[in-house]
Amino acid sequence: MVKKGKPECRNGSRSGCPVNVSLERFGDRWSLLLIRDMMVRGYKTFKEFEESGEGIATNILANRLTRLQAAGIVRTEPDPEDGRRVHYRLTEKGIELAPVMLELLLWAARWEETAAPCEVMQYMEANRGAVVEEVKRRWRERDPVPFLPPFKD
Amino acid sequence: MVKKGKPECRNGSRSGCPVNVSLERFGDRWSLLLIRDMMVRGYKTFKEFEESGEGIATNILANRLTRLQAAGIVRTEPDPEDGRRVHYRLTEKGIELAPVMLELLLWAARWEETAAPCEVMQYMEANRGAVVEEVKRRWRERDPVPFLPPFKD
DNA sequence: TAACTCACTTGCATTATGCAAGCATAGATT
DNA sequence: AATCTATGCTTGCATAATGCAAGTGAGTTA
Repeated sequence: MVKKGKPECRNGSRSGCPVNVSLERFGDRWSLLLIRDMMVRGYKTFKEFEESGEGIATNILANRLTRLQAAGIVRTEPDPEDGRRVHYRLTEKGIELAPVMLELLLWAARWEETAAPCEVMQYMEANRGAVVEEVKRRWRERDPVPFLPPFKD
Repeated sequence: MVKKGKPECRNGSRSGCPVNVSLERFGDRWSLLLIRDMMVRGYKTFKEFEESGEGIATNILANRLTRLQAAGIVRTEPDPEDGRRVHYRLTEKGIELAPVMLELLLWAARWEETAAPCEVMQYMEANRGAVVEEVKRRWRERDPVPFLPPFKD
């Protein structure tokens, strides 16, 4: 018995710190980009994620979608109009990542060189609550209009 | 010429989307844990990060500290009392990640099983602005009292 | 029915990470 | 002064994750 036993609640995780738990769910280079695609761009299909701009490999994409489903952040529904297609959609747990996404967006827009237009960022910074609510509303009502288009760069 | 040329502003990055840029800075399993250690626990030294609880390997730790410095999120200062020690400290750019950290914390505390005490989380959820300001104040004034201790689990 | 689209899977090369050990310098102990 | 210890790393090597290209099978369209 050299190692200290880990408590049962950990379930294989490194620690019970909530920040750590968050990172174990989506602390990689791709998961949050997929969540962004679903949350603000209205992307739904494998194809759309694949062509999203950052160039994710298809094996990684499939892997991340599976993991996000397993974590209850994403779920699938069949496309009623095309049997080949699957729609990936955020769950409530997933859409509740909107504040995280917004803060990531605002931080980078302020401290890094990005393609985000200044005036849009200023509005978002000054109206955090309203922005989050609008994102959630579109998700709830399945509003097909994306909240933000991809910033062209 | 098969591939579309990438614009110069990208500088080797996958896209200019601010969410993507954020993830390129700290979108891995360790960077945000180090930022957490500095931000809310008051950790400063290599040793403290190493023993922080999640078990980071020393080569990865050294690598991440270097990357965070290169990104302007962390900087070093010598320990005046012990020449072997280096103090790692958040820059202003780094401390401005407090809202991101808070939202990560709140999300996991709400949607995952964590070691975070309910009443603390409820307070933080209801007082986001004040919490962020207090974290920043401690950083500004170099208040040595940690904002949060590691949650025991 | 032939071609095509979509959502994957597979194989293989490259890169990142994990683990143990080592090393240099500063400080403490004798 | 010599030795021992603490700290902040680096190195070597095994394993895991990722990137890339190609392939597969079911569903759709011509």
